[in-house]
Amino acid sequence: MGKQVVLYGAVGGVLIALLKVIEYKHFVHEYPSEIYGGLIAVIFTVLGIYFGLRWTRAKEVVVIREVPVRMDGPFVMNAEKLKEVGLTAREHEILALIAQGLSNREIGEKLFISENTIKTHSSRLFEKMQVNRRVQAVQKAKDLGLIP
Amino acid sequence: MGKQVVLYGAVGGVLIALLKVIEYKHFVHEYPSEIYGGLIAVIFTVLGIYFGLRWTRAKEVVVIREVPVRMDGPFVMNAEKLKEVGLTAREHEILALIAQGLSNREIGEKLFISENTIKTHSSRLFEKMQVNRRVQAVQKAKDLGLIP
DNA sequence: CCCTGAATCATCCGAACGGGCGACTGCGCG
DNA sequence: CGCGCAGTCGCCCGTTCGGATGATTCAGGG
Repeated sequence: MGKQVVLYGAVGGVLIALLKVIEYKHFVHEYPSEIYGGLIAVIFTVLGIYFGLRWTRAKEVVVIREVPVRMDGPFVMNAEKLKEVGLTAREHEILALIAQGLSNREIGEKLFISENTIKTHSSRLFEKMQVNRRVQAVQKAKDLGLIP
Repeated sequence: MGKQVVLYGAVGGVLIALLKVIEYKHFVHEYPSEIYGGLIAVIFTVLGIYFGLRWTRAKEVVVIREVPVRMDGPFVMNAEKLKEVGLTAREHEILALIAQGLSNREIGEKLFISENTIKTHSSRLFEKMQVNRRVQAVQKAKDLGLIP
Protein backbone atom coordinates (compact mmCIF):
# COMPACT_ATOMS: atom_id res chain seq x y z
CA MET A 1 0.00 0.00 0.00
CA GLY A 2 2.94 2.33 0.62
CA LYS A 3 3.62 2.61 -3.06
CA GLN A 4 0.04 3.64 -3.72
CA VAL A 5 0.24 6.38 -1.12
CA VAL A 6 3.34 7.80 -2.74
CA LEU A 7 1.71 7.45 -6.14
CA TYR A 8 -1.41 9.14 -4.92
CA GLY A 9 0.58 11.99 -3.45
CA ALA A 10 2.56 12.35 -6.63
CA VAL A 11 -0.52 12.38 -8.81
CA GLY A 12 -2.19 14.87 -6.53
CA GLY A 13 0.89 17.08 -6.54
CA VAL A 14 1.19 16.98 -10.29
CA LEU A 15 -2.47 17.82 -10.70
CA ILE A 16 -2.31 20.67 -8.26
CA ALA A 17 0.79 21.98 -9.96
CA LEU A 18 -0.94 21.59 -13.31
CA LEU A 19 -3.96 23.41 -12.08
CA LYS A 20 -1.78 26.13 -10.67
CA VAL A 21 -0.09 26.56 -13.99
CA ILE A 22 -3.40 26.58 -15.77
CA GLU A 23 -4.80 28.88 -13.17
CA TYR A 24 -2.57 31.72 -14.04
CA LYS A 25 -2.84 31.20 -17.72
CA HIS A 26 -6.51 30.77 -18.40
CA PHE A 27 -8.97 29.86 -15.73
CA VAL A 28 -8.67 32.47 -13.13
CA HIS A 29 -9.36 35.25 -15.55
CA GLU A 30 -11.86 33.45 -17.71
CA TYR A 31 -13.94 31.37 -15.27
CA PRO A 32 -15.29 32.01 -11.85
CA SER A 33 -13.52 30.27 -9.01
CA GLU A 34 -16.49 27.98 -8.38
CA ILE A 35 -15.66 26.06 -11.53
CA TYR A 36 -12.07 25.83 -10.47
CA GLY A 37 -13.13 24.38 -7.13
CA GLY A 38 -15.66 22.10 -8.85
CA LEU A 39 -12.97 20.76 -11.12
CA ILE A 40 -10.74 19.92 -8.23
CA ALA A 41 -13.68 18.36 -6.43
CA VAL A 42 -14.53 16.12 -9.38
CA ILE A 43 -10.94 15.11 -10.00
CA PHE A 44 -10.22 14.24 -6.41
CA THR A 45 -13.53 12.52 -5.97
CA VAL A 46 -12.66 10.25 -8.86
CA LEU A 47 -9.18 9.73 -7.48
CA GLY A 48 -10.62 9.05 -4.05
CA ILE A 49 -13.02 6.48 -5.38
CA TYR A 50 -10.33 4.89 -7.49
CA PHE A 51 -7.77 4.55 -4.74
CA GLY A 52 -10.33 3.79 -2.14
CA LEU A 53 -11.47 0.82 -4.18
CA ARG A 54 -7.97 -0.15 -5.08
CA TRP A 55 -6.76 -0.31 -1.52
CA THR A 56 -9.65 -2.36 -0.41
CA ARG A 57 -10.30 -4.40 -3.48
CA ALA A 58 -8.61 -7.46 -2.09
CA LYS A 59 -10.77 -7.13 0.96
CA GLU A 60 -13.57 -9.05 -0.63
CA VAL A 61 -15.55 -10.82 1.95
CA VAL A 62 -15.09 -14.45 1.27
CA VAL A 63 -17.92 -16.51 2.52
CA ILE A 64 -16.91 -20.08 2.70
CA ARG A 65 -19.86 -22.35 2.73
CA GLU A 66 -18.77 -25.78 3.68
CA VAL A 67 -20.84 -28.35 1.95
CA PRO A 68 -20.63 -31.69 3.67
CA VAL A 69 -19.69 -34.04 0.92
CA ARG A 70 -19.48 -37.67 1.61
CA MET A 71 -16.24 -38.85 0.18
CA ASP A 72 -14.90 -42.03 1.55
CA GLY A 73 -12.23 -41.79 -1.05
CA PRO A 74 -11.17 -44.64 -3.24
CA PHE A 75 -11.27 -46.98 -0.22
CA VAL A 76 -7.98 -47.92 1.30
CA MET A 77 -8.04 -51.34 2.81
CA ASN A 78 -6.83 -51.83 6.33
CA ALA A 79 -4.15 -54.43 5.79
CA GLU A 80 -3.21 -54.59 9.45
CA LYS A 81 -6.70 -55.47 10.52
CA LEU A 82 -6.85 -58.06 7.79
CA LYS A 83 -3.81 -59.82 9.14
CA GLU A 84 -5.03 -59.33 12.65
CA VAL A 85 -8.21 -61.19 11.87
CA GLY A 86 -6.24 -63.75 9.90
CA LEU A 87 -8.37 -63.93 6.80
CA THR A 88 -6.84 -65.60 3.76
CA ALA A 89 -7.08 -63.94 0.36
CA ARG A 90 -9.82 -66.31 -0.70
CA GLU A 91 -11.83 -65.74 2.42
CA HIS A 92 -11.46 -62.03 2.02
CA GLU A 93 -12.64 -62.25 -1.55
CA ILE A 94 -15.68 -64.23 -0.54
CA LEU A 95 -16.40 -61.84 2.27
CA ALA A 96 -16.52 -59.03 -0.25
CA LEU A 97 -18.96 -60.97 -2.44
CA ILE A 98 -21.13 -61.77 0.55
CA ALA A 99 -21.19 -58.06 1.34
CA GLN A 100 -22.57 -57.46 -2.12
CA GLY A 101 -25.62 -59.46 -1.27
CA LEU A 102 -24.79 -62.55 -3.27
CA SER A 103 -25.93 -65.97 -2.12
CA ASN A 104 -23.46 -68.78 -1.62
CA ARG A 105 -24.58 -70.32 -4.89
CA GLU A 106 -24.10 -67.13 -6.83
CA ILE A 107 -20.65 -66.71 -5.36
CA GLY A 108 -19.81 -70.26 -6.32
CA GLU A 109 -20.91 -69.65 -9.88
CA LYS A 110 -18.98 -66.43 -10.04
CA LEU A 111 -15.77 -68.06 -8.87
CA PHE A 112 -16.32 -71.38 -10.68
CA ILE A 113 -16.17 -73.38 -7.51
CA SER A 114 -18.68 -75.43 -5.58
CA GLU A 115 -21.26 -73.92 -3.30
CA ASN A 116 -19.98 -76.27 -0.63
CA THR A 117 -16.58 -74.70 -0.86
CA ILE A 118 -18.13 -71.30 -0.42
CA LYS A 119 -19.82 -72.57 2.67
CA THR A 120 -16.55 -73.86 4.02
CA HIS A 121 -14.85 -70.54 3.39
CA SER A 122 -17.69 -68.56 4.85
CA SER A 123 -17.82 -70.75 7.93
CA ARG A 124 -14.13 -70.26 8.49
CA LEU A 125 -14.26 -66.54 8.01
CA PHE A 126 -17.20 -66.36 10.38
CA GLU A 127 -15.11 -68.10 12.99
CA LYS A 128 -12.19 -65.81 12.43
CA MET A 129 -14.35 -62.75 12.67
CA GLN A 130 -16.23 -64.15 15.62
CA VAL A 131 -19.65 -63.80 14.13
CA ASN A 132 -22.25 -66.33 13.18
CA ARG A 133 -24.31 -64.57 10.55
CA ARG A 134 -23.30 -63.11 7.25
CA VAL A 135 -24.87 -59.73 7.94
CA GLN A 136 -22.83 -59.42 11.09
CA ALA A 137 -19.70 -60.35 9.17
CA VAL A 138 -20.43 -57.64 6.62
CA GLN A 139 -21.05 -55.05 9.29
CA LYS A 140 -17.90 -55.92 11.16
CA ALA A 141 -15.83 -56.01 8.00
CA LYS A 142 -17.00 -52.51 7.12
CA ASP A 143 -16.12 -51.26 10.56
CA LEU A 144 -12.66 -52.75 10.31
CA GLY A 145 -12.12 -51.32 6.85
CA LEU A 146 -11.80 -54.72 5.26
CA ILE A 147 -14.32 -53.93 2.52
CA PRO A 148 -15.58 -50.68 0.95
CA MET B 1 -27.83 3.57 -4.76
CA GLY B 2 -29.99 6.45 -6.02
CA LYS B 3 -30.34 7.85 -2.54
CA GLN B 4 -26.60 7.91 -2.08
CA VAL B 5 -26.13 9.83 -5.32
CA VAL B 6 -28.62 12.42 -4.20
CA LEU B 7 -27.02 12.55 -0.77
CA TYR B 8 -23.59 12.91 -2.28
CA GLY B 9 -24.78 15.71 -4.53
CA ALA B 10 -26.41 17.45 -1.59
CA VAL B 11 -23.34 17.15 0.61
CA GLY B 12 -21.16 18.37 -2.23
CA GLY B 13 -23.47 21.30 -2.87
CA VAL B 14 -23.56 22.26 0.77
CA LEU B 15 -19.81 22.06 1.05
CA ILE B 16 -19.27 24.11 -2.06
CA ALA B 17 -21.75 26.69 -0.84
CA LEU B 18 -20.06 26.69 2.51
CA LEU B 19 -16.67 27.14 0.96
CA LYS B 20 -18.03 29.90 -1.19
CA VAL B 21 -19.32 31.73 1.85
CA ILE B 22 -16.06 31.19 3.68
CA GLU B 23 -14.16 32.21 0.60
CA TYR B 24 -15.38 35.77 0.68
CA LYS B 25 -15.10 36.08 4.37
CA HIS B 26 -11.71 34.76 5.23
CA PHE B 27 -9.76 32.55 2.96
CA VAL B 28 -9.27 34.47 -0.18
CA HIS B 29 -7.63 37.30 1.57
CA GLU B 30 -5.84 35.35 4.21
CA TYR B 31 -4.64 32.21 2.45
CA PRO B 32 -3.33 31.50 -0.99
CA SER B 33 -5.68 29.73 -3.35
CA GLU B 34 -3.58 26.55 -3.25
CA ILE B 35 -4.78 25.88 0.24
CA TYR B 36 -8.32 26.49 -0.85
CA GLY B 37 -7.91 23.98 -3.65
CA GLY B 38 -6.11 21.57 -1.36
CA LEU B 39 -8.93 21.73 1.12
CA ILE B 40 -11.43 20.88 -1.55
CA ALA B 41 -9.17 18.12 -2.75
CA VAL B 42 -8.87 16.56 0.67
CA ILE B 43 -12.56 16.84 1.41
CA PHE B 44 -13.64 15.34 -1.86
CA THR B 45 -11.00 12.68 -1.74
CA VAL B 46 -12.36 11.55 1.58
CA LEU B 47 -15.88 11.75 0.26
CA GLY B 48 -14.86 9.81 -2.84
CA ILE B 49 -13.22 7.11 -0.82
CA TYR B 50 -16.15 6.93 1.51
CA PHE B 51 -18.81 6.66 -1.13
CA GLY B 52 -16.68 4.54 -3.38
CA LEU B 53 -16.32 2.02 -0.61
CA ARG B 54 -19.89 2.34 0.41
CA TRP B 55 -21.23 1.59 -3.03
CA THR B 56 -19.11 -1.45 -3.46
CA ARG B 57 -18.87 -2.70 0.05
CA ALA B 58 -21.56 -5.28 -0.45
CA LYS B 59 -19.40 -7.02 -2.98
CA GLU B 60 -19.18 -10.23 -1.06
CA VAL B 61 -17.64 -13.01 -2.94
CA VAL B 62 -19.34 -16.21 -2.02
CA VAL B 63 -17.00 -19.07 -2.46
CA ILE B 64 -18.71 -22.39 -2.21
CA ARG B 65 -16.00 -24.77 -1.29
CA GLU B 66 -16.93 -28.39 -1.08
CA VAL B 67 -15.03 -29.65 1.88
CA PRO B 68 -14.58 -33.36 2.34
CA VAL B 69 -16.02 -33.53 5.79
CA ARG B 70 -15.97 -36.85 7.50
CA MET B 71 -19.52 -36.77 8.79
CA ASP B 72 -20.11 -40.21 10.13
CA GLY B 73 -21.30 -38.76 13.36
CA PRO B 74 -24.87 -37.60 13.60
CA PHE B 75 -26.19 -39.37 10.48
CA VAL B 76 -28.95 -37.47 8.81
CA MET B 77 -31.58 -39.73 7.37
CA ASN B 78 -32.74 -39.22 3.86
CA ALA B 79 -36.44 -38.73 4.45
CA GLU B 80 -37.22 -38.22 0.77
CA LYS B 81 -35.79 -41.55 -0.21
CA LEU B 82 -37.67 -43.16 2.62
CA LYS B 83 -40.97 -41.89 1.30
CA GLU B 84 -39.92 -42.70 -2.20
CA VAL B 85 -39.39 -46.31 -1.28
CA GLY B 86 -42.58 -46.27 0.73
CA LEU B 87 -41.35 -47.93 3.89
CA THR B 88 -43.51 -47.58 6.97
CA ALA B 89 -42.00 -46.63 10.31
CA ARG B 90 -42.15 -50.20 11.50
CA GLU B 91 -40.54 -51.56 8.38
CA HIS B 92 -37.82 -48.99 8.65
CA GLU B 93 -37.22 -49.91 12.25
CA ILE B 94 -36.92 -53.56 11.40
CA LEU B 95 -34.65 -52.78 8.50
CA ALA B 96 -32.32 -51.04 10.91
CA LEU B 97 -32.30 -54.05 13.22
CA ILE B 98 -31.65 -56.38 10.33
CA ALA B 99 -28.71 -54.18 9.38
CA GLN B 100 -27.32 -54.71 12.86
CA GLY B 101 -27.02 -58.38 12.15
CA LEU B 102 -29.93 -59.56 14.27
CA SER B 103 -31.90 -62.63 13.30
CA ASN B 104 -35.65 -62.47 12.86
CA ARG B 105 -36.09 -64.17 16.20
CA GLU B 106 -33.83 -61.71 17.99
CA ILE B 107 -35.67 -58.81 16.44
CA GLY B 108 -38.95 -60.29 17.56
CA GLU B 109 -37.71 -60.64 21.09
CA LYS B 110 -36.35 -57.14 21.08
CA LEU B 111 -39.65 -55.66 19.92
CA PHE B 112 -41.86 -58.04 21.91
CA ILE B 113 -43.64 -59.32 18.82
CA SER B 114 -43.75 -62.63 17.04
CA GLU B 115 -41.04 -63.80 14.72
CA ASN B 116 -43.75 -64.35 12.15
CA THR B 117 -44.57 -60.69 12.25
CA ILE B 118 -40.96 -59.86 11.67
CA LYS B 119 -41.00 -62.09 8.66
CA THR B 120 -44.09 -60.36 7.33
CA HIS B 121 -42.50 -56.96 7.76
CA SER B 122 -39.21 -58.04 6.26
CA SER B 123 -40.97 -59.62 3.29
CA ARG B 124 -42.85 -56.43 2.64
CA LEU B 125 -39.81 -54.25 2.93
CA PHE B 126 -37.90 -56.55 0.62
CA GLU B 127 -40.64 -56.10 -1.96
CA LYS B 128 -40.62 -52.35 -1.58
CA MET B 129 -36.87 -52.20 -1.90
CA GLN B 130 -36.90 -54.69 -4.73
CA VAL B 131 -34.49 -57.11 -3.17
CA ASN B 132 -34.87 -60.67 -2.02
CA ARG B 133 -32.12 -61.06 0.53
CA ARG B 134 -31.52 -59.21 3.74
CA VAL B 135 -27.92 -58.39 2.94
CA GLN B 136 -29.02 -56.75 -0.28
CA ALA B 137 -31.62 -54.77 1.63
CA VAL B 138 -28.98 -53.56 4.06
CA GLN B 139 -26.61 -52.56 1.30
CA LYS B 140 -29.29 -50.70 -0.61
CA ALA B 141 -30.54 -48.99 2.51
CA LYS B 142 -27.05 -47.71 3.23
CA ASP B 143 -26.69 -46.39 -0.28
CA LEU B 144 -29.99 -44.56 -0.01
CA GLY B 145 -29.09 -43.13 3.36
CA LEU B 146 -31.93 -44.88 5.11
CA ILE B 147 -29.73 -46.26 7.85
CA PRO B 148 -26.32 -45.24 9.32
C1' DC C 1 10.92 -85.71 2.75
C1' DC C 2 7.35 -84.72 5.84
C1' DC C 3 4.32 -81.36 7.80
C1' DT C 4 1.41 -77.42 7.53
C1' DG C 5 -1.71 -74.29 5.66
C1' DA C 6 -4.77 -73.25 1.89
C1' DA C 7 -8.09 -74.40 -1.17
C1' DT C 8 -11.23 -77.53 -2.87
C1' DC C 9 -15.34 -80.66 -2.47
C1' DA C 10 -18.58 -83.58 0.00
C1' DT C 11 -22.37 -85.09 3.33
C1' DC C 12 -25.48 -84.47 7.12
C1' DC C 13 -28.55 -81.86 10.06
C1' DG C 14 -30.92 -78.30 12.24
C1' DA C 15 -31.81 -73.54 12.20
C1' DA C 16 -32.84 -69.51 9.69
C1' DC C 17 -34.82 -67.40 5.86
C1' DG C 18 -38.10 -66.05 1.99
C1' DG C 19 -42.48 -66.47 -0.18
C1' DG C 20 -47.22 -67.24 -0.11
C1' DC C 21 -51.53 -67.44 2.07
C1' DG C 22 -55.20 -66.23 5.33
C1' DA C 23 -56.95 -63.69 9.29
C1' DC C 24 -57.83 -60.29 12.89
C1' DT C 25 -57.44 -55.62 14.92
C1' DG C 26 -57.32 -50.58 15.13
C1' DC C 27 -57.27 -46.30 12.96
C1' DG C 28 -58.34 -42.58 9.81
C1' DC C 29 -60.89 -40.91 5.85
C1' DG C 30 -64.73 -40.14 2.89
C1' DC D 1 -70.82 -47.01 8.04
C1' DG D 2 -67.54 -49.17 4.78
C1' DC D 3 -62.99 -49.05 2.92
C1' DG D 4 -58.10 -49.30 2.94
C1' DC D 5 -53.78 -49.39 5.35
C1' DA D 6 -50.61 -50.73 8.91
C1' DG D 7 -49.61 -53.93 12.29
C1' DT D 8 -50.08 -58.19 14.26
C1' DC D 9 -50.00 -63.41 14.17
C1' DG D 10 -50.22 -68.15 12.42
C1' DC D 11 -49.19 -71.96 9.13
C1' DC D 12 -46.87 -74.16 5.30
C1' DC D 13 -43.20 -75.19 2.15
C1' DG D 14 -38.98 -75.02 -0.05
C1' DT D 15 -34.54 -72.82 -0.06
C1' DT D 16 -30.61 -71.06 2.07
C1' DC D 17 -27.47 -70.86 5.69
C1' DG D 18 -24.45 -72.26 9.50
C1' DG D 19 -22.01 -75.80 12.00
C1' DA D 20 -19.58 -80.06 12.20
C1' DT D 21 -16.73 -83.35 10.15
C1' DG D 22 -13.94 -85.62 6.79
C1' DA D 23 -11.26 -86.01 2.51
C1' DT D 24 -8.14 -84.60 -1.27
C1' DT D 25 -4.78 -81.79 -3.61
C1' DC D 26 -1.02 -78.66 -3.90
C1' DA D 27 2.62 -75.42 -2.61
C1' DG D 28 6.08 -73.94 0.59
C1' DG D 29 9.15 -74.29 4.68
C1' DG D 30 11.74 -76.73 8.10
